[in-house]
Amino acid sequence: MAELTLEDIAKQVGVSRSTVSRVVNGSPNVSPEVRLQVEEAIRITGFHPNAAARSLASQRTRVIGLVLPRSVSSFFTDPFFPQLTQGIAVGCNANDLSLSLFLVTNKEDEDKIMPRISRSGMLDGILVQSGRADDPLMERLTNSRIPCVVLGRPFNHDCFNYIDVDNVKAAYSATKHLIDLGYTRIATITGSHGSTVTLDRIEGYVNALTEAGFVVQPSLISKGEFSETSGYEAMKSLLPHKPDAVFIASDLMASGAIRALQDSGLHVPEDIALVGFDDIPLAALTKIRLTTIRQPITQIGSKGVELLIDLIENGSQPPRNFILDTELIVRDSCGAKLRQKK
Amino acid sequence: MAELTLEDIAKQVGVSRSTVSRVVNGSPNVSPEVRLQVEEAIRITGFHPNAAARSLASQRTRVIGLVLPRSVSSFFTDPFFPQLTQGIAVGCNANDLSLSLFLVTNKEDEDKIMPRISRSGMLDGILVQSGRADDPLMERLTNSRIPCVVLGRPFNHDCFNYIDVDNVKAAYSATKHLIDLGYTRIATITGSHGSTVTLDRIEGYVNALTEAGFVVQPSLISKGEFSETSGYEAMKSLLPHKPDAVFIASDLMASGAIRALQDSGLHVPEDIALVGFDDIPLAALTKIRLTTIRQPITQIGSKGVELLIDLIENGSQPPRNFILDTELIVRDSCGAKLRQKK
DNA sequence: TTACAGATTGAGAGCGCTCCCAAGAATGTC
DNA sequence: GACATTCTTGGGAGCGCTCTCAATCTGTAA
Repeated sequence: MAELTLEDIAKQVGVSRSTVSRVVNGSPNVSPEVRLQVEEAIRITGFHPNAAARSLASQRTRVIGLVLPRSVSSFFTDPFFPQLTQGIAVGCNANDLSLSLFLVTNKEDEDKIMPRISRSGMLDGILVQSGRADDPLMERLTNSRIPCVVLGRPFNHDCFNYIDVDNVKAAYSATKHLIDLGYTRIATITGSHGSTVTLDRIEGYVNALTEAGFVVQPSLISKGEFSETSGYEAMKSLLPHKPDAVFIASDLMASGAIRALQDSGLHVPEDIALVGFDDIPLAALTKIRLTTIRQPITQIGSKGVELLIDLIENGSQPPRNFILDTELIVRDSCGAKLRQKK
Repeated sequence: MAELTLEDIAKQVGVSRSTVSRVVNGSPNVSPEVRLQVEEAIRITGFHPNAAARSLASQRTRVIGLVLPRSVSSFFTDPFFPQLTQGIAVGCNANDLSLSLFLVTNKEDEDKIMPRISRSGMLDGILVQSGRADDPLMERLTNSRIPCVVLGRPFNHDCFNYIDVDNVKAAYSATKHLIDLGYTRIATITGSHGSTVTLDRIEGYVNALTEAGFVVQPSLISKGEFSETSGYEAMKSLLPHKPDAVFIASDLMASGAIRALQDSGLHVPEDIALVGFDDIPLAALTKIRLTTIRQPITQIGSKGVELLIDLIENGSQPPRNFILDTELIVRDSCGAKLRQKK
């Protein structure tokens, strides 16, 4: 069968195309009887308006894009992204939006995908995961006039609408927690170089140490890149400097760090205490349950969708941002329980 | 500035809309000089054809959907799905397709999403992750005429185009491996009830045992549901029956099982040997490196895209399927190395 | 010179919808 | 009863593209 059109339904009921369109779009200006008849016809035939025609006429597609830049390489290793995606999907479903996924894996992808994203009226708006500060994608995206919400604080943050958590504060409270427990050689394993997330978390770490009167030692700052393996390596490189506690910028890296410590015959938290970041499901399941900073990952996604919808409907001046709360989840890896007993 | 149209470019170069359209679509019937001029104008203006108008006129959207049914609840816990998604995304990028993601989280979602998927001409085709056998979504999808490729063998497999691995053979080889190593009380932890994946893997397990002359003991078959926690529980419930080896239907469940064994003071592989399934990155990183069946996850995705494109272009009769190869990756958890030494 | 094939181009008719405008029906007001 | 007001409805003009068909323009052979 050929696809049904508004016109077909109209003919069937004996009204005009316009009236059927009104019913479909929930316009109030239709008499109750006619509305009922039309609705019945739509139900029986299973008619559904053609999306392309709708978009063309209304200049709205009801599709938003989620862009994960090249610099976000850990989409399929770090549970953070699937969870974020899930949050976004839920937000889309709730608002009758479709979600287009743009996973940029290399330069060619970027060149191919960009025009599809920015022009061409195929998307009403986009959500971008903020990656590295110097990611050229961000600039290309700003240049295109499409409404855009950044997930995570972008570098030039006053030009963008974004959703983020207060990474400085979160990292501060993680580090402060370790200080309060009496550790004195507190190291950190950072996220990948050049992202605001990483910068902010380092800042929070430094703030807490400074405030407590500690000297920040570069040898106790080890660079990871959000992967399990990088956590392993970073921990290994930290060991010669004898830290007694480590704040680690992601739970995935923390699990790598734990592995490194096990390989070296060290115990958590007796020999070295750890605090992670994210509170991924794994964090509560490792043998040594991870003390960590819980991010409202799903909420970041749904809040992002919400803001984007508002932008699409009401314009985006001036740029807005929402900073969501984090929470310190105390489990075993920080040694809090151990120390209490003493 | 208002969005540019074909007509604008045409006017600028002094040709007709049709000619510009020909250039944009790479039609051969354009004189080289004109083509060059038009291309130049397009380049300078940054013109990009409107997707909605294109879809409307051509009845093609160059968008495919990825549907993850409600019964696939582990999208954001099991790395399998992100990796699959990645494979699909790469396939899409390579073929200039956009990917729409439909994460069905509950019944209302399904009702809202279905019409958007099946009619409305917003998708050229869909990829569906096969979930439970009785998933009503599958039927609804078949009824809609949209080209469709199932990832994983669907229940009524002769009605569908699908991509799968030979789960029976893979599970057979995993179990056989344990048998060959001399284990005699080989248990299994299955995937979630009612999926073909689970059924097939059980079948392979049973086949191997039967072939070796073992009696299949129901008490040695424990039901999981692909989550870490379910692996933990399943392993715990298996312990009273004293298995000496376990074939586990996913690596994620295997990591739960390892945790259960650690909690019980048992050692892998000395006390109990394990073989997992999937070969997720984690498998090589656990303290006891996991012997497992490697699935070509990314390839399943890209092959799915390939088949779907073919279906869209050339119709889908008769249904086709591709069965990809798996590979047994021998690491430490099966005790092979231990046994060699003896 | 005429004819004809082949290449190149343009015009026109949609694709199925939205949205504006005006016509007509129904209701209210004095 | 005449007029204004509101509600309901239909028609038409696009949205920006594709695709068919016919027109024009070459070049070549008769």
